[in-house]
This record gives sequence, C-alpha cells and structure tokens, in this order.
Amino acid sequence: MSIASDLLRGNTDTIILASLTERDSYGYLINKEIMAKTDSQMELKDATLYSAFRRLEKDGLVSTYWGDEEIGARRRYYSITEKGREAYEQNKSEWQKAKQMIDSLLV
Amino acid sequence: MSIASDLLRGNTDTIILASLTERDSYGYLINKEIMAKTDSQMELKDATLYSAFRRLEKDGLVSTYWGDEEIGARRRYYSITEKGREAYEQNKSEWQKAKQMIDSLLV
DNA sequence: ATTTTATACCTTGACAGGCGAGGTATATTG
DNA sequence: CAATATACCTCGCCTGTCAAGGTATAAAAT
Repeated sequence: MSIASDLLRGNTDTIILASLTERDSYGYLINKEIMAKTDSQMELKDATLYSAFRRLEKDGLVSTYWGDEEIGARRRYYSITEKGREAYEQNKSEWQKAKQMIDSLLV
Repeated sequence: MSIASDLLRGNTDTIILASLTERDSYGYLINKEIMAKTDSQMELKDATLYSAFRRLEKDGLVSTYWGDEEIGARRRYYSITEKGREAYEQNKSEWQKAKQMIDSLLV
C-alpha cells in the first residue's frame, strides 16, 4: 500500500467499524470498498483485517454470523453492536483530537 | 498520555523533526515543548523519544553533539540534516494524504 | 544536613498491531 | 483445464511504544 501502515495504525478498527455502521458486511467486501474509496491507495492486508476482526469480536464491538450463500464462497458477516457504535463515536472523537494535535505540532 | 499512542505512531519521528527545523534542541526540552503545546495531552515517553533519536541518527536525518553546559546536567543536542529536512517534508505530505484518506472513510 | 524535586540522559525486555507467506475452497472466465 | 476472482484462515516475524529500571547534577524543601 502507498500509505505507511504506521499512519493507519490505531485507525483500522475504526475504519472497519465505520463500514459496519452503514450495513452488515464481510471482510472481503469491506476491503474492496476501502480500496475503491481511496483509489487503491489504502488497503487492509488480509492478515491485518482478520486479526482486527478477532479483536473487535473479543471486545464485543462486533458480532458475526455466516451468510447463507448457496453459490460461491461462504461469507462471514459482521454486525456492529451497540457497544461497537459507542466505541466508534469515541474513536472518531479521539482521532479528531489527535489530528488537531499533530497538525499543531507540524510547522 | 491521553491520546492513544497508536494514533501518534508514525508521527513521532516527524514531530521531533518538526521541532528541530526551528532550532537545535535536546530530548528533554523537545518533550517539554510538546507537552506545553498540547496542554499535556500528548507526551513522548522517555524510551520512545530516545529510541526515535537512535532511529533518526541511524538514518542520517539528525546529527548530534554534546552541549557545553558548565552547570547542570549534560545535554545531548540534535541537529536536523539536509536529508532530515527532505524526510520531514515527505512525511508531512504523507500525513496530509493519510489524514484525508482516513477522514474520507470515517462517516 | 538530608530528602525531594527537577533537570537530563540511558537500556532492557515485554507487548501489540501489521503483514509476508503460506494454506483452503468455490465459481467464473479464457 | 488453467487462471483469476471470490472468500476465508493461521503462523511467525518485525517494529514502535513503553514500563521499569538505572545514572548524574543542581536547586528547593524539610
């Protein structure tokens, strides 16, 4: 990817949650959408994505269920929980703050 | 610190370089200035700061010399190199890009 | 006088997130 | 029938952060 991953770090969970606030979705699609929205300048690597899902699930921010596709590869869907929505709002406001602060330090 | 370190990650080097574009400085002071500018909401931990200096030095982005204080604790000063200035501009523009991209993904 | 606080530097080892490399399985396209 | 796209997953390495520890000097507080 063209954006240094350390700049994304701390935002991957939030980005995934953002996608899930719109509708339930699954890993592959979430990633495709991110690439589409950023002109392929940003991409969550498979391993990164799935380890994020594990984390979000463990923390109760998303719940998961298998899709009932009768054709094609199976899909594991994720749904944002109420706790996830709260975390999302929290993360967003922390991002706003961090952004401002970093900007104020870069001359 | 009140800002999640993962949100700062990838910017610490840039923040240090920013400080050094204004004048040569030393670790302790750089940190104090960051705290002052951010109302103590942001702080570089000792270990983080010094490991950043090692990295910047190794990459030739800063050079270093001992201050000639005759009183008080000795100070190791850092000076940004030409390569450091270039890296700084580069990092800043990457940050601008990353910022925009993340913002575009957070609804 | 002596302890505490502030200044100023440093190292070690643990931890967490990102990701390269590898794997599985199904459906479509050339 | 091979290649590509869809879709999931794990293991183990790498890197940056930081808690915890340390050293040394000077001033302020007890």
